[in-house]
Amino acid sequence: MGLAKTEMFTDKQNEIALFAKVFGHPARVSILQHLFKIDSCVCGDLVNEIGLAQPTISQHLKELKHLGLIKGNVEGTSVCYCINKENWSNMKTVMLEFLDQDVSKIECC
Amino acid sequence: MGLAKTEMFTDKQNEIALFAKVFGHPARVSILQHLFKIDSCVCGDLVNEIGLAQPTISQHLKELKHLGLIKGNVEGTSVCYCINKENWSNMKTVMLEFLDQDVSKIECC
DNA sequence: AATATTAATTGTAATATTGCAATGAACTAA
DNA sequence: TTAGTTCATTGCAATATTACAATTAATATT
Repeated sequence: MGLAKTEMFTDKQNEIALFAKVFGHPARVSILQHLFKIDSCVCGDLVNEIGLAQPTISQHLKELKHLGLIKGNVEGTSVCYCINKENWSNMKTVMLEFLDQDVSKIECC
Repeated sequence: MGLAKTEMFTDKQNEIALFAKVFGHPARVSILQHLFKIDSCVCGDLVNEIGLAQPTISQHLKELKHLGLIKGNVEGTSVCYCINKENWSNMKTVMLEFLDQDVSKIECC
């Protein structure tokens, strides 16, 4: 298949999985870390910084933008990307709720 | 391709991506949530709870176990699964460091 | 021993992901 | 207008993922 049966899961579970999936590639992790460090930067900078081909970076940026985690502003011939603060915070809330489940009570078999 | 060029990224970036990737499917999110709620349970319980076929659940469990996030104890003919507390905490530390990047300073373009 | 139960493994089909060359679109500069 | 710059899109090949039927392995029960 290669196709997740999303209809069997809650909206929240699917949302968590979608966010996690986009973080599931080191290039996208790297892009996001760079945007946090540099505040905002142009697509070409990321191509130089990361070393993947331009279409590849462009595709990863598209996925991040599609989930709303970054914004892209056209500035002449270049496009300036940056973190979407509000959506990042919302994503963080969702992911923390999942990651922060209480481990202390667990009594394993 | 379909193959991430992991050699271009730091160990930390690859580690974050690997953890995120395993959370990138709602079935695995669901399995983990259930284990947190129920404390520990047998593979067959997860098959009933989630509704995917047994080999499919078994495969997802294998991935979670491979990353060390769960443990499986054989008990007769059944296998009892539970969260690996220590490894879960370590994973949480890694993921929080990534998710908790400071949004307040960002001045977008 | 023979049968039943439970879960892992194997094999396979369908779909998704990754990466890049080639191209196209939009703007800039000469 | 022409040429250059920057990024998105398209098309394709290689690999990965998801799901399950069929089977196997291991233990339990009769």
